[in-house]
Amino acid sequence: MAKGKTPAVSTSLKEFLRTGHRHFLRSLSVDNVIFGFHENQLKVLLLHTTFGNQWGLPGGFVGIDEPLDKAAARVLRDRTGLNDLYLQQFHTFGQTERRDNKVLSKVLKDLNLNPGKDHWTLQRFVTVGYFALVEYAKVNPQPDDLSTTCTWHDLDNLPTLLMDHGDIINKALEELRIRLKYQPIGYNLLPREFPMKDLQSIYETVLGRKLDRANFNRKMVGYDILDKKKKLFTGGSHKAPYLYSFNKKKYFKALENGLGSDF
Amino acid sequence: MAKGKTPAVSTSLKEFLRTGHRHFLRSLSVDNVIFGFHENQLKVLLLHTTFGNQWGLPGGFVGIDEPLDKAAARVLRDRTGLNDLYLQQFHTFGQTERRDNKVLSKVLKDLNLNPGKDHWTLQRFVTVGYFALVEYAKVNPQPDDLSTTCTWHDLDNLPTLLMDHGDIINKALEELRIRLKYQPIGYNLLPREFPMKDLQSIYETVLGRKLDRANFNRKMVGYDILDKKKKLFTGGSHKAPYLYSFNKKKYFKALENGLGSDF
DNA sequence: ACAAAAGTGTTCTCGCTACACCCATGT
DNA sequence: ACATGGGTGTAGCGAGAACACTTTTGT
Repeated sequence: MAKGKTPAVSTSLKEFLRTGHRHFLRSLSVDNVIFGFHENQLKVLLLHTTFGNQWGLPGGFVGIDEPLDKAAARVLRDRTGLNDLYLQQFHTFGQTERRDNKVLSKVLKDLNLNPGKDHWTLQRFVTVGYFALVEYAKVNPQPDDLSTTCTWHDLDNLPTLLMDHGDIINKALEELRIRLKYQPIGYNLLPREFPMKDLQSIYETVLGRKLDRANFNRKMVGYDILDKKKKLFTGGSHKAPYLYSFNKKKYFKALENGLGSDF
Repeated sequence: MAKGKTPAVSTSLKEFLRTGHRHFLRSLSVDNVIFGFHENQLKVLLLHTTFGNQWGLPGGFVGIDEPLDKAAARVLRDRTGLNDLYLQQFHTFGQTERRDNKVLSKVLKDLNLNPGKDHWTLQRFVTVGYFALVEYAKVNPQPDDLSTTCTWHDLDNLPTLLMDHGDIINKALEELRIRLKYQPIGYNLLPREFPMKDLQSIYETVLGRKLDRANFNRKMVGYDILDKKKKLFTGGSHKAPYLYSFNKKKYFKALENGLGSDF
C-alpha cells in the first residue's frame, strides 16, 4: 500500500503535531456527524477535548494520498470501531472565521512546539462534513489523541460546541431529513431484526413529528425492501408484532435508485 | 480590505505560478458548472486550455483569507462579468486520481519555473463544485490566464473534458434536477419578462422530458411567485401569450422555504 | 375559413390521511 | 373481561396527468 496508504494518527500526539504537515493535506479536514438511535432519541457522538474543556465533532485530516471519502471512513472507524457504515458527504464549510486557535496555541506551547502562527494546525481549515448512521448498541466510542472522552449526546440537548460544529450538525440533520424522502434509512441504525414500530420511531424522531401507524406500515411494506420474519414474543400484554429485516439486495438497490417512482 | 481581501489572479501568469502558494490555500480549488439556456438548449460554459488542447470547467483557487463561497463567486464573476447570481455548492471531489499533471508540468518547464514534483500547482487538489444559473444573453465569456477561449457548449454534446470534469458536470445536473422539485428556478436564467412557454422549456430541458402545457401553467401560477404582465405581441399567427415576471420578494422567499407545502 | 398556439375546464387516478374495526396476549 | 398494542380495511381529499374545448391572431 505504497501509494494509497492511510496515514494513521500518530500514537504520539507531539510527533503528530510536529510532522503532520508532511503526511496530511494542509488546510483541509473532515468532520463526521455520527447519528445513533437509542431509547427513542436521536443521538450524536461527540468528543470532549482534553484542552479547552469543550465538545466537538469527531474529525481528522486527509492523508496526502488518501481519497477524501476514505479519510472520513477512517475517522468513523477509529471512533466507533465499526466498518462499512452508511457515510454520506453533505456539505463543505469554508468560512474564514471558523477556526478558534486559542486552545491549540496553548497546547503547542505546553508541548514546547513552535507556537508561531505558521504552524500547520493553526492555519485556516476548510472542512468537509459527512454524516453517518450507526447502530447505537454496536458502537464502542473511542476518544482521539486530543480528547478525553467520546460519548453520545441527545440531539435536542447538546452542550456548547467548538467553532461552527453546531452549524454542521444542523446542516447534517437538514440533509438527513431531505434524504429520508428519497432513500431507505435504517439499515445501519437497527439490529438485524426489528419490529416495525422501531423503524417508525426513527422516522418520527428524524422528522420531528408523529406518523400514522397503519399508513407507515403499508408504506414501508410497499417499498419492497423488507423481509417479514416470524413473530416476536415481547411478553407485553398485547398482540406480538412481526419482526422485519432489511433485504440487503433490495435495500441497496433502493439506496442507489431512490424510493419514489421517479426515474 | 486587509484581511478579507480577494487575491486577484495575477495578470502575469508566471508570477502567479511562482508565488501563488503564498496567496492561496494549498490543495484546495473550486470549480463552477455554469448553466445557461439558449435556443431550447441547456448550455455549460467551458474554457479551452492554452496548453494541452482540452476543455475544462472554469475554476480557481481559494485565497488564504477568502471564504469558500466568495472564491466561487469571484470565479463566476471573472468568467461571466456578472454578479449576484444563483450559485450553489453541491459536492466536493476528493479522489486521489483526479489530477493530470502532464500538461502543467510542461507549462512550468516552458516558463523556466521549478518543475519539481513539489511545486504547489502539481500537488494533489481537492475541489469544491458549485453550479450557477445565468442568463445566457447577458454573459460575456472571458477566458482566464490558462485558457484561450471561453464558450458555451450544449450539454448533450460535450467535448472531451479535463480530468474528472465530466463527472462534476453530471453530478451538478443531477443536483439541479433534485432541486427543481423544491426550489423555484428561472430567475437568473430568463430575461425580466418572459412567456410561460420559455420557463416550461427550461424545466423540460433540465428534466429531460416533455411536460403538459396546461398543467405546467397551473402549477407555476399556483406557486404564487409570478406576476402576470400585459400581453406580448409575437407577430406569430396565433393568440399572443401573456408575459410573466418573477416576483422577486416571493421568489426569494420560496427559495428559502421551498415550494412544496412541506414544513 | 383555417391553422397555430395560447388559455381554460373536466375527468380520472393515485397516494396520502384519518380513522374505524378486528386480532392476539397478559393480567 | 378488559386493557393494550399490533394488523388490516376504507372513505375522503388533493395533486397531478391526460385530454377536450375555447380563444385569439395572421394568412
